[in-house]
Amino acid sequence: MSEKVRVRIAPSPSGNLHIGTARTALFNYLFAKKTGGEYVLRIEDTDLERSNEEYKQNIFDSLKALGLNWDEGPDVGGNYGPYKQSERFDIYPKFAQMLIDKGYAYECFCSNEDLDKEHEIAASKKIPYKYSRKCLNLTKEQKDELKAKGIVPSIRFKVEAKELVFNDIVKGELKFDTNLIGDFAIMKSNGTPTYNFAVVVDDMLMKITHVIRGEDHISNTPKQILIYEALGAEIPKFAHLGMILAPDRSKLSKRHGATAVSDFIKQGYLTEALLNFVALLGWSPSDGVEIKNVDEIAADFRLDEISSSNSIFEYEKLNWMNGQYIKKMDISKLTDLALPFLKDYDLNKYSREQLEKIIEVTREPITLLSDLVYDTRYFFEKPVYDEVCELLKTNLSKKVLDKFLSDVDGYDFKNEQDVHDKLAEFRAYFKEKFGFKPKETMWALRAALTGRTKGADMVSIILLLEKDEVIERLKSAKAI
RNA sequence: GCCCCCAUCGUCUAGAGGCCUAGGACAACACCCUUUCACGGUGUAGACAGCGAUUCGAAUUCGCUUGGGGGUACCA
Repeated sequence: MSEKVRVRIAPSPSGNLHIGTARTALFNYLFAKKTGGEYVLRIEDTDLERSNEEYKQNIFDSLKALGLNWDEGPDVGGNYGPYKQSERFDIYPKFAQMLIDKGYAYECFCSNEDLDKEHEIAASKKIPYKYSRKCLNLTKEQKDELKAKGIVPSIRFKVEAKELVFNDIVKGELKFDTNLIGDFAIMKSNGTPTYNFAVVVDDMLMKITHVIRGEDHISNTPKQILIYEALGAEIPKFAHLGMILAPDRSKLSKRHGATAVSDFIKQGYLTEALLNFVALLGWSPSDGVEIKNVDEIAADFRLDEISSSNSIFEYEKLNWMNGQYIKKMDISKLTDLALPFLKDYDLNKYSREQLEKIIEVTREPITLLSDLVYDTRYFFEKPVYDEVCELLKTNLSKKVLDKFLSDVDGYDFKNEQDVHDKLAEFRAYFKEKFGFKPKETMWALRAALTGRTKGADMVSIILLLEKDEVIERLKSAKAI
């Protein structure tokens, strides 16, 4: 048990990186970090039909964006490659043949139609389906005859009846009656391995010590253990994680909105927040502090403390957390992330420094980077007065705008403190003379300058807009 | 149908027989702060699925029921 921990994340490139897969990757990563182990990425593309290059790239990009970088994998290499199953197709038949030679597996010549029929019969009799073993005792002559006819066999694992028990790190002791499992295929007739076989061969060859994955794989585990035993390989430790469910408690799928990490990023979620949030689904910090970066989580992480139940993916807390990260993030880094969302605006109107300032003063109330599109609009475009029309028509507003217009020459637009103080005097003046509440005075000004009743603080807006623009907007507002 | 997993506030969770009149976070509500919205602060409301058993004592152990999830492929 002193051997080095080796874990893997093994996605199938038949879709973009799912948020659930990202969580599984995270837990593998955290466990590797915590134990000083190695974390490998293996692409499971044995199903050529469903796999494609675009999805593979999305998986790479998403994992990298999350910062879950792998020690070994298809692109970085390693001592146990190749790390794409489609490049390992010459490996599996050898082990399958070995299993046949040792009597653990046999060739099966049944056609899909034969198999479908067996399923139908079982269904009509209402008994659980199990392969009939029709091909188990074929003689050499019979097999040769079938092969001469051009029928290429698949290879099935011969399942012996016994009670199989293993200890799952998160679920505890799990028991199975292998008598309920039929002889399952390990090699398809097209020469490629089935999932259960490829996983075991690869995990064995790649010296994986801990298999951390979703609990949808629990029922595969006894089959895989049987293969390990037949291969004479050491059986890794297993840890099965609860699933992430949608709010309606069904499997999280496209109809619930975003499911891929790349979708969340497009919506304006920060990868740090995503990772932090997803870590809290099943794991909880020992000190109760929930906002933590990956390194802090890794230091505190324990696989055997993971909750064994499913959890529901609700947006409220993710949104809150995303907002927290946005508020705390380094402003330059945040600006880099925010600018792509604002690409439809004329960003050249402002210097980089001013752009950072715009982000800085509008970041406070937002939960998503995409919220910035609306919240910063008045910095880039003339205000639209539809919403504040009534407000601007009031007597109060007229007075406020008139006075500000006549005062504005006295404002020092290069001096934040000066604008701040003058604005305070401005409010005081209206309060004393007309009894306007400070916030009413500011509403009028805000409405005129931005077309809104809420937004960034007025000092920053005035400074950023600069004198000419302020005067122009005041005049158009007065004309309403 | 059969096999397996799971079950604490609406949600994420703390809790490993007495520390629990069940703690925290998000969301909700109220108040405070304030140049708006917010942020922040302070409070309020809110849960051990049900039934049995073990025990002096159970959210914590066991059984059953119910509910939810997963699997049942030459898909991964």
